[in-house]
Amino acid sequence: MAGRAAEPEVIWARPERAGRGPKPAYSRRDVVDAAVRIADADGIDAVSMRRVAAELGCGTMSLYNYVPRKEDLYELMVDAVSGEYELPEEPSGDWRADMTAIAHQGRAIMYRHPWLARVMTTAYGFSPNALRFLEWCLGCLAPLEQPAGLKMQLIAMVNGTVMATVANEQAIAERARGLPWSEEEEQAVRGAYLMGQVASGRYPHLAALLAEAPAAPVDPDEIFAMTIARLLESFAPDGGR
Amino acid sequence: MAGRAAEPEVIWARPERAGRGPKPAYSRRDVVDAAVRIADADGIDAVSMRRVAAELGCGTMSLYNYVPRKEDLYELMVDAVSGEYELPEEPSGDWRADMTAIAHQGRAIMYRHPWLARVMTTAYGFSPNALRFLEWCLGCLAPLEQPAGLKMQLIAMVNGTVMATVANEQAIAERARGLPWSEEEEQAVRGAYLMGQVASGRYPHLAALLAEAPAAPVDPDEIFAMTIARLLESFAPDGGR
DNA sequence: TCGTAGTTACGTACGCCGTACGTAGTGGGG
DNA sequence: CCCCACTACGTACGGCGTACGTAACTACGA
Repeated sequence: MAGRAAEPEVIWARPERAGRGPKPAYSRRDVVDAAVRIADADGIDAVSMRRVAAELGCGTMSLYNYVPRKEDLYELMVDAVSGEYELPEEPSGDWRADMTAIAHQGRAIMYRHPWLARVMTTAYGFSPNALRFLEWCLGCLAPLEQPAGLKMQLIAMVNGTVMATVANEQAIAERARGLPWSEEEEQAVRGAYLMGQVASGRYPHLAALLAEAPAAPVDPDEIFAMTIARLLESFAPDGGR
Repeated sequence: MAGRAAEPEVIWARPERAGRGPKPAYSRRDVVDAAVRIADADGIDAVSMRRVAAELGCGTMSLYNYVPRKEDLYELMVDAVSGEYELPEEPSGDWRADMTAIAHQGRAIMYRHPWLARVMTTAYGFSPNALRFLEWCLGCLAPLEQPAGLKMQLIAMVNGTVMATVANEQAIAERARGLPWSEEEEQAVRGAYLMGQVASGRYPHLAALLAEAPAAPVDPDEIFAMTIARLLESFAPDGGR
């Protein structure tokens, strides 16, 4: 018998290896790291079992000794980079500052791994590092006197906002991968279409906005910081504890 | 010559057909509707060119007379269902009410088309219906005396929040498609892992939360409404015009 | 001590996918 | 009226995830 039975299981509960037989040449972590390297370099669509195997220097099917299905590989990748959060020993006591820092860290991680925002919307669950992250956030929010459900909403909203923001910024760049023309050409052609439509006069409000916008070039970092601040404020409008 | 040159172009600027030659058997809209039907029924991953052609009753390669690339089909699908927004003639004058209604409509559309939230993160741009939507939102926000950039942020945040919320709710169900076991089994096995981890004592805050949570079963609709309300409030904290 | 069962490694093969390319037929404009 | 742009679509290529079979290897029970 070669494989395992296809019974419901979570990758986190599956032991990496049993005691018998020859020592594996690699570890599950090796496989995941290779996949992350490929995704960082060439985009998530470049992560195929054959490519990961080649990066690792082994046969394609050998990977299935470490990872039961491709989808689990995605989940392992998300968990691996979620480990990049640097969480201090103890929360500072200022939950706004702590959550703001978390949001900025998350944003930085998603910039380091441009595939993350997209994959997280599909392959996200209670992985070990997700639990570690969640536990840390709840610790930060301990001083906030609100029901537990609201704290979970707050965490979800902060995460979701970080994801949505970064995904939006990266959409064009990621979409341009594998197109038969360059990202600049894509952006130019889309911009031209937009301008043509706006010039048609059918979108007066939008036209007014575009006429006003170039006067105020915006700093994405600043907008992000403002967005997060406003979000946190909305959860404790009384300037609350 | 069969195809067109691979020059940069946007699907929206591409004419559906030129005058010469035999009448096409279908329209671009027919193709897109078929794709949407398939995605609604069997998930976005079931939308393949062969499958769409079969649904339509034509040869696979005939589709390329209507749609230059698969990715454009995605964009057309998003635009098609974006047309389901029902936008009144004129905004009501109460921008909070209008934006709240928009958010709820968007949520409803994403429930009708469970693939939408995922595809939008990749294949979203200034499509005709996106422009119509944006123009409407800007009209709603006309009474709000804030700089144009902030209004765009508001719209983006509302949309992003709707997407993130729905995507999160649908993650498990969508992921379960094509798995060798059922959604219920998947959820059970993930729940069991979570409980096991929490029971380990390594996550005291999370354990406390889970101990408290079952006492207060939550209504997703209510949470959504609250979230949107809070979000809007954060953009005009002074109860502003 | 030794057989054997449970591993690891991995080649082969199947059925999908997107789509490039070539060919045949059709019908409107010069 | 005829030419050629256009539609329709069959075939084929290179890629994908992964089921399955085989061979080599090692830890454990007898």
